[in-house]
Amino acid sequence: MSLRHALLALLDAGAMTGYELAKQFDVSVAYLWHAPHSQIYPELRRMEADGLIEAEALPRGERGTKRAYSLTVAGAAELMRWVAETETSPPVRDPAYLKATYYEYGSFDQARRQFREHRDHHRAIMEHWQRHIARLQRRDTPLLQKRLSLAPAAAHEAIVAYKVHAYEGLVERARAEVAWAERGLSLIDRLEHNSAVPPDAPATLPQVLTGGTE
Amino acid sequence: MSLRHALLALLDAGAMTGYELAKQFDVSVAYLWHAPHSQIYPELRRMEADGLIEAEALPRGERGTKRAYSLTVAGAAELMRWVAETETSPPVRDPAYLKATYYEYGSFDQARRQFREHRDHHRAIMEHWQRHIARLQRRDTPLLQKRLSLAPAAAHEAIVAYKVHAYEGLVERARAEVAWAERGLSLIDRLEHNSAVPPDAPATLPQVLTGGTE
DNA sequence: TTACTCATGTAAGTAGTTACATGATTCC
DNA sequence: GGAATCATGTAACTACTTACATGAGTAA
Repeated sequence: MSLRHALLALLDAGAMTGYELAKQFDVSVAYLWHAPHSQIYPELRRMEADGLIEAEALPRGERGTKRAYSLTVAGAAELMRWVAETETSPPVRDPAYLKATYYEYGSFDQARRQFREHRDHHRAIMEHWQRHIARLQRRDTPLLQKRLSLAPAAAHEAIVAYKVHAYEGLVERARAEVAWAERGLSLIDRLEHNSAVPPDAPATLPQVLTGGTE
Repeated sequence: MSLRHALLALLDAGAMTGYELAKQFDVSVAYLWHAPHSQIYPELRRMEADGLIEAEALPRGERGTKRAYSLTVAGAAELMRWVAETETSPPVRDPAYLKATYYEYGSFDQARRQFREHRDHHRAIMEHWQRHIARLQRRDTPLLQKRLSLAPAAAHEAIVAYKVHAYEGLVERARAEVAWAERGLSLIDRLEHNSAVPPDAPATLPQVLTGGTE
């Protein structure tokens, strides 16, 4: 249930509406924890019901109201409890690697296309994270500044360092994915070179299709 | 919906019962795609309803029956369609990295404990994968042997190479996780050295807890 | 006879996805 | 007047988790 804790952490930087929280998920937390607004609004209601946050109704325009949420003491305690608790790794479930295990049912060209997309995707998010790290080190994201302004000066180094360390880990991970995809592309070149199979034909077919029945 | 495709791929190696499929998830596919039997049985029923697999009722003991599933032509086609289709990366959702971003709400000791567990976990699964790679290279897992016996000799190299490549990628990934955790441990040593905060006290508290209101 | 493995499920709940829906405000 | 953005939801669905449940066969 990390969505809940991501929201608690965001709210410690200051009261926010559901909309603003959803925005933060798109900019700062994005690529680290994804959540659409359709998941955020009901979760905020549940958290309010559980006493972890409280809402203040603010006017918007002439008629409308918006609800700004802030942490309660119970919410702050829950945040600290979560941070202290050791995280058990979720079970592995990786669609790209699973599929890569069965590329023999596809052609060289198809496998190549997938490795290229994998490489490009991870390159792109790696650059995103690197830019984020640079901003964190310059301490110039709005959220980080708010957080630092509320924390004792003695804690500033740790606050920044933990975030930089996490994003650096993600960059390393993305780098590993890019390298994996590139090794995959070389592998295909090698296999293709040793093979009489044309580049657009599968290496093998599922058993039921080889009987020549129909 | 990769569970479905993992099952299709397993069934191409030969007809299996739900129980045997669940076992395969625990040995060969495990640590690559996790699925409990409570998810497998109903999925098999749905796949049968969709015409991707068909069941043969076999006697077991005096009274009971078991159902051995095998691929239909439609199932084989679906397997090939899935392999050809490019996989879009699932949105990032990593509880360990998310939490690592907020370690300032915990003590040095707590952060250290988490990095140690992270390192130990990934070391363990790395060794598991490495053993699996060795078995694949020796071509001595039952599933691989069955698969090779059904495929043309020209495809054998690719079948083994794709699997080895996928598991090698997972090993590299685990290695990156271990390195990340170890850098995390050094970071904590460094922060602790520069800090007056005792090792069992949080670096900072959520805002609502600092007012002195209790 | 006890324990283990084989074998197959259900049921209740949580988390996340995708799509639909509505209306206000602000800027051009 | 129209488009973008602010703002807040619901509804239906799929995927996955955790726990409960049952019974048969087999080897010590």
